[in-house]
Amino acid sequence: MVAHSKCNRCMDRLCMHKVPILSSLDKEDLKKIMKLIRHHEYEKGEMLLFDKDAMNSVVIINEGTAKAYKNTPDGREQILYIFSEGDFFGEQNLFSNQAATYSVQALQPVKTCNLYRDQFQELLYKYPEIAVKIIGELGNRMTRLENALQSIGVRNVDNRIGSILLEFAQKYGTRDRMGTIIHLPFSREGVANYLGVARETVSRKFSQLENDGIIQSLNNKEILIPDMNKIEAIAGTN
Amino acid sequence: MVAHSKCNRCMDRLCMHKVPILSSLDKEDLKKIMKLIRHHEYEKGEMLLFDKDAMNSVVIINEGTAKAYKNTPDGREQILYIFSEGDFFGEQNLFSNQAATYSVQALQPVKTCNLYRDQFQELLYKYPEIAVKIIGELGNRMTRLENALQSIGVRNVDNRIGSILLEFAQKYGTRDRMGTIIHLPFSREGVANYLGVARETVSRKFSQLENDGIIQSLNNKEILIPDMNKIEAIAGTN
DNA sequence: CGGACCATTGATAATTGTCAAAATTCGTGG
DNA sequence: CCACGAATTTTGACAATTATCAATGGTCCG
Repeated sequence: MVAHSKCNRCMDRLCMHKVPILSSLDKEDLKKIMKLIRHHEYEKGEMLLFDKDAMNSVVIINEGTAKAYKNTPDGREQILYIFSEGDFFGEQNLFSNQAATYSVQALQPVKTCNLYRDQFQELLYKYPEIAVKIIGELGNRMTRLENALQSIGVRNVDNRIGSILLEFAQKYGTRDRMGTIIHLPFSREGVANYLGVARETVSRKFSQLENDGIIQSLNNKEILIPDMNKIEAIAGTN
Repeated sequence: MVAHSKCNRCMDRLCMHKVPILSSLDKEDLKKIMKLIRHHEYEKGEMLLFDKDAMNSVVIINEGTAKAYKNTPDGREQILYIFSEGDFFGEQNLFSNQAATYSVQALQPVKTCNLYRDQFQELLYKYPEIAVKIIGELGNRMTRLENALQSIGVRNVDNRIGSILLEFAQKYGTRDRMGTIIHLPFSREGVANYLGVARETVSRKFSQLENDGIIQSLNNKEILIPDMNKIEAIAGTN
């Protein structure tokens, strides 16, 4: 295998073509930028970022998933995002020297592409399209946060459980003739920390849903949903 | 008063100089853009935007405050943002045709400056600095949302009350030799909808804090805080 | 001064958190 | 491929917190 062909393979398999925000670059520039990118790999459970640490790069997830979370005053962790292929973080620190506002930990083996802040900034000034795409992506993420805030503000936990099942079905669900199978990105404790409730409460709610025949627990990380309409009914009008 | 001088006065008093995202424009361009801007006024209680409505402009708040909120399945409203002078909304819809994701209602008399989507887009391509500023501003707003999500995920309502008091002290507080006076942007019901708890719970918690000598209610919308450190202690480690 | 609106307080019910024990699942190594 | 131990999850009982409903008390404004 020649070095050059390996390099092309890189370009296809690494960040470039996976990351929407870079997809407007032409081949020439892609090559230039490729040289600036540093790669990192993390094992499951490893930390990609600690809350309050200084940051100097924008990190793009190339493979795997990671959770972003904050530690709450009462000692839990509140999960904010689940990053997967093509997502990025560190952009908040692009134009200020503020420290990280959350921690990021790998949920699976993760590969990242990192770009130093200064270099990324240059990119933005050179390609307004990239900035425009980032604005669009940040908009999506904000909408997600706004929904989460609405959802977590709902006092009825049943609604919240319904919402999270809908969300996960969209992101991690596969269709089957039995129904929809959700591959949960994390354990029950993760679900609890995403919802902002106690682990045991999640267990109880899931058990109840299983008794009612609305979901079926295949194993700790897979759930079968025969009829998605019933979940929507539980989630309420969203 | 001559028309021309009035116009200059406009430039000073209207959006241009109040809005950080436009402040990088030179005078020439400011003038051009001024012609594109349409102004609106709203009375207290009037709606600036309805959730799920189509949008075609970016709206910049020039005077007054407004709340952005979503209706929850259980019939409450969850407040997401309090917009004041210099804040903007509608940017999510800049590059997609998605409908509004929240409602916006005036808390006081409000004046806005509106820019049509297409025209705003052109601005972004012409001035990458504006896009960069918007990214920065969106980053700030996301950080605020992330904090809110963390805060509301905390099961201990006392912590949450503490957090909101800290936040409001920063945004709406004035120093006094008696301590800090917070001018609440809205009623108890508003506070409750911001926190995601029942109105009565807010009353009870405030009463309790007053009994403990930590706050002093001057009237329905003003609170005196003699010692901010005690509030920080209640909010917990943030 | 009066009326409408908003805030407070009380009593009770419902929900969820907490702690502890039992059951299940998962991964590893034989 | 099975078995074992560790980790995670489920379940139960109880305590704590908050929502709800209803009535009272205040405040603001014309």
